[in-house]
Amino acid sequence: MIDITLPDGSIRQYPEGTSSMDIARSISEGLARKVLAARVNGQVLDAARPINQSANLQLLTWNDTDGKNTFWHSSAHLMAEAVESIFPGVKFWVGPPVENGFYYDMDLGDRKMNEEDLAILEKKMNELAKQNNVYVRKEISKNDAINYFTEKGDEYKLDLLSGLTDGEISFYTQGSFTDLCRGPHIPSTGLIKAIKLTSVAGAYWKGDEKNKMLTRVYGVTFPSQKELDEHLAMLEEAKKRDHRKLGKELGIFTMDDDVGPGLVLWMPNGTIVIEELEKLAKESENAAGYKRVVTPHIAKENLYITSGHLPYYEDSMYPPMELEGQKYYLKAMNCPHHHKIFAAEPRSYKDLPLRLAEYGTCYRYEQSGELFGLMRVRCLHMNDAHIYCTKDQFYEEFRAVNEMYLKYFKIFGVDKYVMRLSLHSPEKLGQKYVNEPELWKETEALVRDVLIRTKTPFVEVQDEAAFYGPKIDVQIWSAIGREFTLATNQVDFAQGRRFKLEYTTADNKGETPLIIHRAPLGTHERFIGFLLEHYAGKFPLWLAPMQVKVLPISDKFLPYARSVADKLKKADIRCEVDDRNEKIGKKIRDTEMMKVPLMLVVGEKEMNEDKVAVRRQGKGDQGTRPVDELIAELVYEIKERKETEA
RNA sequence: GCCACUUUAGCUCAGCUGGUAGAGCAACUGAUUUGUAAUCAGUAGGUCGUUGGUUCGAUUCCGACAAGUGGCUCCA
Repeated sequence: MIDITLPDGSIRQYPEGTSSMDIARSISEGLARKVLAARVNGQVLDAARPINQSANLQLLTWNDTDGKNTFWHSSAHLMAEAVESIFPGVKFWVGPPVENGFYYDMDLGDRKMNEEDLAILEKKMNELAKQNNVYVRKEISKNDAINYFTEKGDEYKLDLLSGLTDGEISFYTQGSFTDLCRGPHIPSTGLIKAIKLTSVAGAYWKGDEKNKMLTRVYGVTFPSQKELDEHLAMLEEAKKRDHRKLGKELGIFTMDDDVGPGLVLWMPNGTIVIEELEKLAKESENAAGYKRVVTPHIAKENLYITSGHLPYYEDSMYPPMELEGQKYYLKAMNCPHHHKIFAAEPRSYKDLPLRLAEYGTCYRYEQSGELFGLMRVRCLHMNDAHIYCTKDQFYEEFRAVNEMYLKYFKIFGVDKYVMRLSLHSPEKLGQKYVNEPELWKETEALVRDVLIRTKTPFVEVQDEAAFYGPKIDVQIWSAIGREFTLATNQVDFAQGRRFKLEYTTADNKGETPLIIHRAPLGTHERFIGFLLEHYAGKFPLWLAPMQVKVLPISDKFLPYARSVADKLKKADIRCEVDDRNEKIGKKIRDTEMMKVPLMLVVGEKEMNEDKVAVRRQGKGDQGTRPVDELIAELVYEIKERKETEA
C-alpha cells in the first residue's frame, strides 16, 4: 500500500500502481468526471498514470491553470488529427497551450489554409471529439522514434528528437493521430465540448525570420458551450474598449492614407489629453530637478555614426535626405542631441547630475506589419530625458527615476505591471551589443542592486538590453489584456565615451559620466492608447477633453446656461453649452456617449436659485448644487488629479 | 518585411449565382420649447480603397498596389 497525501493534508491509502483517476473515482464520480490531469509530487501527469510510491497528489480540473493548459494542449492534438484527415501529408512542429487557448504550427507543403478551412476543421474536430477517443501514452526508444519519423519523412519531429535523450521519449495517440509528445493529456477527447478555431497565421519555424514560415492555427476550447459563449461575449466587450474604436468615437486621433501609415493626426480632444500629460510631466520633472531642452527633428549622418546608432538602427530609421552633399536623418531618438548639449559647455562634477528632458518627436520606420493603432506608430512623442551622473550618484538617480514611475502609476491607477531587468547576451557582444564585457557586468550589477535595495519586484530576461547598456522595461496590461512595454529606464555606459563626454572631477581629472535614458510615460501615443483602454474612454475629470457640459432644459434657459458656462470657464474648466434644439433626454444621452464626466442640467428651478442639477457620467442624477460651491469642488478635484470623483 | 483576412455614404452595416447601390444613426432644413440615456417630418449625401484585366456589361470574377485587422519577426 502507498500513502497519498491530498492538498487538504489528509492521507489515504491505496494499492501500489493506483492511478490518479482511480483515486478520484474513490473520492467521487463527479470529481472523476472533471479530472483532466494530476500533479504528483509537483509533476503534472496523465490521470491514467499509475502511482507506484507514496506521493502528494493534486487532482487538476478546469479550474487549475495546469488543468486548463492540459485541456488546451490536448485540444491542439485533436486539431492536428482533424488537420491530418483533411490535409494528408501535413507535418507538425509544436502545439502548446497559450494564454487563451492553443495553437499548432504545421507545414502544409504547397497547400494553403484559409479561414474557410477553419470552419471545416472545426466541424471535423467536433466529430472526433464525439468519438471520445482516449489519449494513449506509449514510451518509446529514441531509435524507434527516429525510425518512425524518418519513414514519415518528418524533419520537424526529427529535429525535436535530436534534443531529447533516450528513455524520456513518449508518443501519444488518440484516434488515428500519433504525435511525439511529453504530455500530459486529458483522459479522452469527449471532454472537449466546445471548439472555436480563431485564426490562421504564419509563424517562422523556431521564431527565426530566416527560417521557413509555417502555418499556425489558433483555437480555443471549453468543457461546455456556455463557457465558449461567455468567452466570445467577453471578446465582444473588449472590442468596445479598443483604443482605436474609442479614439475615433471620442475625436482623440485619426490617421489618413494621404499622410501615411503610422502617422497620427491628433485632433483637438486628443491634444488636450497630450497637454494635460505634459503638464503633469513638467510639474514632476521640475520638482525632481530636470531641465527642459528642445532639439531639431533632423541631424547629420555623422551624429548617428558617433552615437553608434547607425549600425544597429539604420533599418528602423527613415532613409536619409541629401542636402549640400550631406546626409540628414530624421531623428529616431533624442539622446545624441542631448549629448551634444552636455558637450556644449565644460562640465564639472558640481554640475552633476545634469538632467535634460524633452518631449521630442521621433520618427521610426517601423516595419509595416508592426504598426498597430496608437500602440505602434512611426512618429512618436517621447517623454524623454537623459541624466548625466557620476557612478556614486547612480544609485540615487536610478532610484528617483523608479519612484517617478510609481508615482505616475498611482495617479493613473495602474496596479498591474512588471519591472523587467533586460540584460545582454554575451554571445552577441560585438553584434547586437557593444563589445565591453566588463562594463556590461558592472552596469548590470548596478541596476540589479537598485532594484534589490529598493525592494522593487522584478524579473530578469536575457538578450533584451539596449545596444549601449542594460535597461528596465516596464510591462503593463491594458484593461482588455493587451501587454506591452510602456516605460523604459536604461543605463548607458557606451555613448558617453563615444561622444567623449567629460566632467572635471574634484581632483581635476576628466571623467566620463554614466548616462540614464528614461521615459516613464513611454510615448504619448502608446500611453494615451493605454489610457483609452484603461479608462474605457471615461477619462478622469482632470484629463477629460470636455470636462463639463451644461444642458439647458429648453431654449428659454440658454442665457442662464451660458452664464454658468462662463463661470466654469473663468475657473479654467473646459465646458460647453449644449444649445441644440433637442429634448433633455437626447442631450443627456449624447453627452453620456461622449463620456463627458459632468453634466449640469439647468431649467426653471435651477435658474431661480442660482443652482445646477449635477449629473455624473455613468452615475446619474447627483442632486442640485449651488454653482460656486460646485466649481470650488471641481477645481480641487482637477488640481489633485483625482482618479474618480470625491 | 512574412502568412491569412478585410476594404460599400461621416459612423455601423445590407446588397442571392455579374445588369452602374440601400437601411439606421450622424449632417442640413422645418415644426416642436421640451425635467435626467434617442420628438416628428423633409432634404442632401456614394466614379462601392486605387489600378489593370476578363466580359456586351464589374461593387460583384481574376491580378497588382495601398491601407487596415489577426498572428510571426521586431519594438517605446
